[in-house]
Amino acid sequence: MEKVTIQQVARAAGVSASTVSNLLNDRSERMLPATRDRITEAITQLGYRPNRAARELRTGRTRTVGLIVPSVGNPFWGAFARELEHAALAEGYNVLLCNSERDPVRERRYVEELWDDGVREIVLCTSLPSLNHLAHIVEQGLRLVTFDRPTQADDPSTVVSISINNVVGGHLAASHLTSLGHRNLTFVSGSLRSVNRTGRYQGFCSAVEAAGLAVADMTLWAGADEAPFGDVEAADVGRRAAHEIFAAGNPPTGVVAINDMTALGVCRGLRDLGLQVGRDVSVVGFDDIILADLYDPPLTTVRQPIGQMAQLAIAEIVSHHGLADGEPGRSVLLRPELIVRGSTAAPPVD
Amino acid sequence: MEKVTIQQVARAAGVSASTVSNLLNDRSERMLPATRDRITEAITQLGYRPNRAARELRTGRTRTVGLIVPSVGNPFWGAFARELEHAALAEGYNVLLCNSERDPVRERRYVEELWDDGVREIVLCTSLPSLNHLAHIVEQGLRLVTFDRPTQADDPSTVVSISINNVVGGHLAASHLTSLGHRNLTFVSGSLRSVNRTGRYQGFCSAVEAAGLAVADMTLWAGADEAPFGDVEAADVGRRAAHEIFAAGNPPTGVVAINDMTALGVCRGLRDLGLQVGRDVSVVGFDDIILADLYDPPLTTVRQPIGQMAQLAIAEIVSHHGLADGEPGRSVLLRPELIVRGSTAAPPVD
DNA sequence: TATGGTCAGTAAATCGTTACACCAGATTGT
DNA sequence: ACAATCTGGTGTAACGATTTACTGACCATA
Repeated sequence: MEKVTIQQVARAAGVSASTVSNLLNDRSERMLPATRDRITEAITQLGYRPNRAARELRTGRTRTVGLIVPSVGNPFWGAFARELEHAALAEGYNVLLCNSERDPVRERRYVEELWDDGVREIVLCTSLPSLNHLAHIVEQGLRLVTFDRPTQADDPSTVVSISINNVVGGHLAASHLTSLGHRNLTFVSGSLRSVNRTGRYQGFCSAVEAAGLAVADMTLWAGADEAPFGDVEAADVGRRAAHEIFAAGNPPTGVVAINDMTALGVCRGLRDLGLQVGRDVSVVGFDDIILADLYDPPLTTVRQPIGQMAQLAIAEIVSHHGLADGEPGRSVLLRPELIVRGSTAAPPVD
Repeated sequence: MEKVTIQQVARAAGVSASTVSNLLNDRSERMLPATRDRITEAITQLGYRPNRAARELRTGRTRTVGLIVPSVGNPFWGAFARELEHAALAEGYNVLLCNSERDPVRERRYVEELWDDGVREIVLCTSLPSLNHLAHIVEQGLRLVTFDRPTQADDPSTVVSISINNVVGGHLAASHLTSLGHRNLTFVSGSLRSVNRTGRYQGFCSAVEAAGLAVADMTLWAGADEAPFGDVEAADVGRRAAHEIFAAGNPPTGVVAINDMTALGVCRGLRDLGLQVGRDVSVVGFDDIILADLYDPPLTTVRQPIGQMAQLAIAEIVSHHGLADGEPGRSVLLRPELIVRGSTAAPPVD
């Protein structure tokens, strides 16, 4: 019972290894039904399972898609990883998960390592403005699907992107606040050197202007632009932001955060200061992680349909599996949805 | 630049493939420094990277450890996955992540698939009382490290377990409440058919008795024991529990939840009912996920040192890599720590 | 009766690495 | 001076699958 090879199956079924291989690769029309039965019988009898390493060495192909996220410690990425695995499994693919910790060097290392391991399709969750550090591999035929990062002008042409429309999302968040009567808003994020952040901020600004307010009067709290912060620390960013913003003069009545973790951090920071979210200050998040609904007060947020996005990503991969590269990549932009909950309300009258 | 093999490197360096292979496998003492330099030069020059499939086919070994968690959608498992990857990477291992969704069939399928892929070491996060469904593979030499599930009497003898002492944890949680003056407690979990749950409940009971109270007077809310619930739904379990418990007569003043997600659900449920956590009712969680500290009020909880546990798990794997099986497995039980925050207080006087 | 075409299946050549056995020349021990 | 040992390598056979090119046997057609 140690290890059973295709040869042993062949011997047991009284055929050659080639015939067993043919059966295994959907070429079963090329043999008598009786033979086919004998082989399948032998396979189950011996408990044979093809050796992936050998198969991959020979064919050069894998049924594995790589997934690179900033950090599964962040519930948003954890939830997305789960959805992607679900979608991939349905198509017979496996998912290999990697945490880049938002470090371009690690990101590149992972991509190269995956490539060397025979992985030819990767779902990359990055927010880097440029994909230059990966271009040399994409050119060799890697199918890259970026998630939460719309395609940029100078990306390799075969790159596919699945993302929500961040500008619309940012607009939804901010216009929700202005329509409630808020006139003094702040946008909180970490560094702005990422494409989805700039998109969301842009939407924020357009909503501010649409409400007849001056963007210049709003605050942009974009961190100290210091060390590239990890994802779990997103909450700390929000908390620190709240402390600084509300200690200063002329504090806002509404806050739009770059994502839910940061938003929760902001809420926590406000609570530290004795302010009540959903009454003294309104807070809008982004993503709609499970905890948004669980929080007290439940968080108003802009939802990303991760289940649907995961399916789209896998569909894109499946449809191109084994094809030569060269086809220009699509860019799918989904419309985000505003979920209104208890963390937002009309501003207090004073 | 398509694909560069060890042969090409050998030719470029003017040596045989064997010599290059020797260098690659830490047998570099067996050659002149000059030769070594020529080879390394050729490697970087050509951008050579060993083909994993070939290497694995030849050696039968992988530098990959499988990680099977209930669901990375749950922040606790996401955080643990991140820690494990960190620890594994430091030892030159990769982590292949799988979500079992608490389904024994999926669990088994994953283990078999990993085994077939050459993975010889797996960190399994399960709460099933029995490992029978995996015994046939463990016997073949799979190194299994269970996490958050202390070894059971009838487990295969080579299984190693890394876990906290759940009995102590349950005791810490309950005795914290009794020492605050609570006399009417409820233990909330999903189904109790899992080893860590029974352990925690046992600790809960011992603390109740130590406080001079009768276990019979306490409530055990263990779900409808219905469909095996997923992990994300842990929060829903808590919420539903709160609704039922506090709608009934003689509601408790203190709740111990099986984990933080459930605890957060309980808090949410209490809020639905207009009750204030940390004043009207005290709630203790388990795990200390990031969100515990972020919540309003911050959650009192029993911390699992996942970073340390991840390191121990990897250390266990590294020390046995490539060894023949047979050595009986250890069982490491760490002491959990109570983290007191705002969700617990003395019971209200009425 | 040649000729050609299916049918059902096989032999052998890979894929890129590693490991075992071996070897020539230099050095050492006695 | 002779064998023994060491140094710095090399040759070759696997590892387990896939795939291309082939081979008999059988049948139909002209």
